[in-house]
Amino acid sequence: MSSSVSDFIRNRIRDDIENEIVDGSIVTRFPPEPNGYLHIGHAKSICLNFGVAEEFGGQTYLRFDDTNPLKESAEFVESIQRDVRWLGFDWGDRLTFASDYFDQLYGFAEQLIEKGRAYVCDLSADEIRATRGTLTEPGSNSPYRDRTVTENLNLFRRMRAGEFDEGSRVLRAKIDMESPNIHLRDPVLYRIVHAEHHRTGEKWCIYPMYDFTHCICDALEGITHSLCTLEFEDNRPLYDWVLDNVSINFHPPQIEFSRLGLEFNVMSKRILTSLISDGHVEGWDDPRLPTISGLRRRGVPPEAIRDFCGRVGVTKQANLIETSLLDFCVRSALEDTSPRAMAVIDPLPVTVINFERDDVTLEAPNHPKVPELGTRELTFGRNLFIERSDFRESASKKQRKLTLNGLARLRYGFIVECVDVVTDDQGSAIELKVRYVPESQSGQDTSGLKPRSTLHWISAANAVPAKFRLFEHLFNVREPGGGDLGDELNPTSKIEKDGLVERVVIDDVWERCQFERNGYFVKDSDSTPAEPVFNRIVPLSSGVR
RNA sequence: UGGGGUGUAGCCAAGCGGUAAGGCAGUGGGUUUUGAUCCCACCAUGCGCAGGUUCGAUCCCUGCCACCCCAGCCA
Repeated sequence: MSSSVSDFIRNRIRDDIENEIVDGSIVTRFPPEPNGYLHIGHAKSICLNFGVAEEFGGQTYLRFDDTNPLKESAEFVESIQRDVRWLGFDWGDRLTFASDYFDQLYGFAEQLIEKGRAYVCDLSADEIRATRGTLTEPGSNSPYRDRTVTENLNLFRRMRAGEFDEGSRVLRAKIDMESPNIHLRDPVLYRIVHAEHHRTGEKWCIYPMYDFTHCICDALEGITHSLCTLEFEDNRPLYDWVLDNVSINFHPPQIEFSRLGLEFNVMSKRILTSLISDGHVEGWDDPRLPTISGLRRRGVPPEAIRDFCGRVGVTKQANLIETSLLDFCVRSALEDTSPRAMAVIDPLPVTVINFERDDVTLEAPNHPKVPELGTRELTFGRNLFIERSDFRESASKKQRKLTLNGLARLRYGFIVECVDVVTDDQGSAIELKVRYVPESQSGQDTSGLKPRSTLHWISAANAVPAKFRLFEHLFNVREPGGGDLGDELNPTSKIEKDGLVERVVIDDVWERCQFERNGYFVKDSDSTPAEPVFNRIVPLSSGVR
């Protein structure tokens, strides 16, 4: 039952089980607000909550924290469920909504009023702010703080009945306006919002605040470990206060961990939303975004994200993870599972002058180490293409290029010698004339030649035109969001190139594959059989070509 | 400045009184018809700084310093 992973939260849970603080069956929850799409930061929390429950034989709720009808929608509820499922987690029948508990929550609020622990306050939002004090100065009591229980109950019921305008009154906890913890300075518990809620419709016009709702929902669901991010540390005394002052005989501990930082990326919902609305990216699923839907469209497999979340660990330290770690996880998830093929991006025509036919078939393995992935046929012929960047009229020995009068192996094909280069007016190569070495066929090479470079290539007869989208970091600063977004964006974050790909890649159902020497690719959702479009998921390591 | 947190290598992260795990990145080498993969080796006399306690401190004590979070009727 114990896991190989260890962090302060898992250690705490292990202790709680051993000391019978929980009875051996733990319960966690992933509680997103349905006001946007999930990103890789949420994945960290999902992997933690679901992972910990799996490891210790417990269960996890997917609970939507839908207490603010102004920002939330069914669209987000849908997308979040799809993303959690895609990541590989199952909440079974434990799908809940904070709005499921609105009646009970209301009851607990009346309880607080009856105990003299909450009051209806007529101050405006501005007045509340003004009397809250500052970081260094205490706040002052609301003139409505000492209303009688009867008056409070009456006013609160009328708030619920819709008798008052938005902003005219709120329900506040009566705690301590001089507390050094600002969250304890008579926090608002309920506010009036005359808006339709995506699940409860027009039933309510008062909505509970996060601090009142979250702890009660946790308690009602029997959450044994309420895990959240660091910025809620100051809210914990309020979490505890509410549960201590309401009649619930279950009190989950809130445990905080640091949120994920990923260099060259933003997780802020506000910034993500503006990137989309300002047209800097094409939507929530833009492959450059760290959203789950963006990563999915990019071609990143869910196992890679889970692996990544496991490797970054869980602590209370602020962190900014290097993208090389994510890239590593993506490659290692893809390495053994992805069939290989050849794609020539930015093709340079090559004519094999000592070869007349156009239809010779060669066989190539789909993976150098995994024979179960099968083989495929390559066509060799007089008319071929290699990648423009693989040719240089002259190059040093270190550069693995085909040079004029030089040799190169065409992978799984023949060795060729470049005998002539046709150039345009500017002097750049537009065609290569090569001579192939007949006895150098891959697998039965008796030529004795050892060219230092092996090139990927494609024959005209086997080539299908395709578009290739190559991505770089969306931002050119490690920690964006500090200044003007426009200045921080990388202008070349998305580059689309034309090229050629083996027909088998179009015909077959290979979901993702490695284009040898180019990286791992996936068909984009824009792709059609007539106009194939590939996203580069990640380049191969070392990269410099 | 009040309160709450955090400081171990370039980035993460174990260790919590007995002499610094691991991963990523990097470097060197081996294998290789992908400059890929794989394999091997190297990579902190040092744990924010300064004192103190102790036979012994990254771990305990004191004092500093740095960084993050909090003043929504958002979550």
